Amino acid sequence: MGRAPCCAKVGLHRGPWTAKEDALLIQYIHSHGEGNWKALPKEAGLLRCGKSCRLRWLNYLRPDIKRGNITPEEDDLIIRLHSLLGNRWSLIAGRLPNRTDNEIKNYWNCHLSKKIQKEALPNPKTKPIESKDKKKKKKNKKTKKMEKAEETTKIHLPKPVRISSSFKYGFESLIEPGRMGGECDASDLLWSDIMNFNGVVDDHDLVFQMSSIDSLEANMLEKLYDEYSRLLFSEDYNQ
DNA sequence: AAGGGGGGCAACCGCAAACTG
DNA sequence: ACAGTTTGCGGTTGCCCCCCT
Repeated sequence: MGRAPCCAKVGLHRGPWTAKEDALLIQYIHSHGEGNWKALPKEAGLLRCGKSCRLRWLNYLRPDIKRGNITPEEDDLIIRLHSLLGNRWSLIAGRLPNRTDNEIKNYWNCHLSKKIQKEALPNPKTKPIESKDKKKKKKNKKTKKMEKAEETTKIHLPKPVRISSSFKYGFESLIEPGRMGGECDASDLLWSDIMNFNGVVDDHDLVFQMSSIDSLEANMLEKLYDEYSRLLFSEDYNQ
């Protein structure tokens, strides 16, 4: 026996969303706001589970989402952030305004991981994910020798950790309250504070991993983020 | 023209953190 | 403090479409 499903699936719609379902979800969220995903489907008249509604809203229906056309600057930033953070898609997405973690994850798996492999950059933190379907398709082409070579080079990642919403929406949450407000702008704190933070953490904690990054790389990334922000919000870029 | 293979991406799954009573 | 519930996340699946042979 497996674990019980997150919601009663009997009678619930699955698969692609219809325009009507989208309209119902948008209408409900416009009048009631986000949240309470568990109760939302029932109240909105949707035959979907709450998780499905949340995902649809966050990854597709939200009005401020930027979709497709990932710029070379974003591309570069994703690669650099990934080399530093690994598969923390929500964290990476948090540094790319209006992009969703799902889009970045898909973009990485489809484009960037291959690009990186092609360029033979050292130390990619993960190998690209392949579906069973695709694995099946490709398996026939592989020789046993190749499979053995892959096995020996398998990379094991530390288990991803959950980042709380306060952390996700601003690293300033890690900083003592006195530093916020009048004398110090939150935007000044971002990368430098992340890199200097030394919280009480365990082996698998993201912050621990961040604090272990050497200062050279930290400075590089801080500069990178700074440059990217300037570029993104400059008039030229927005034209 | 047909069909097999691969790319792209929306959506689902299961785990675990965060929240609540 | 603890158990149950909700939410957020990364991994994975599978469908659709296009391209190549």
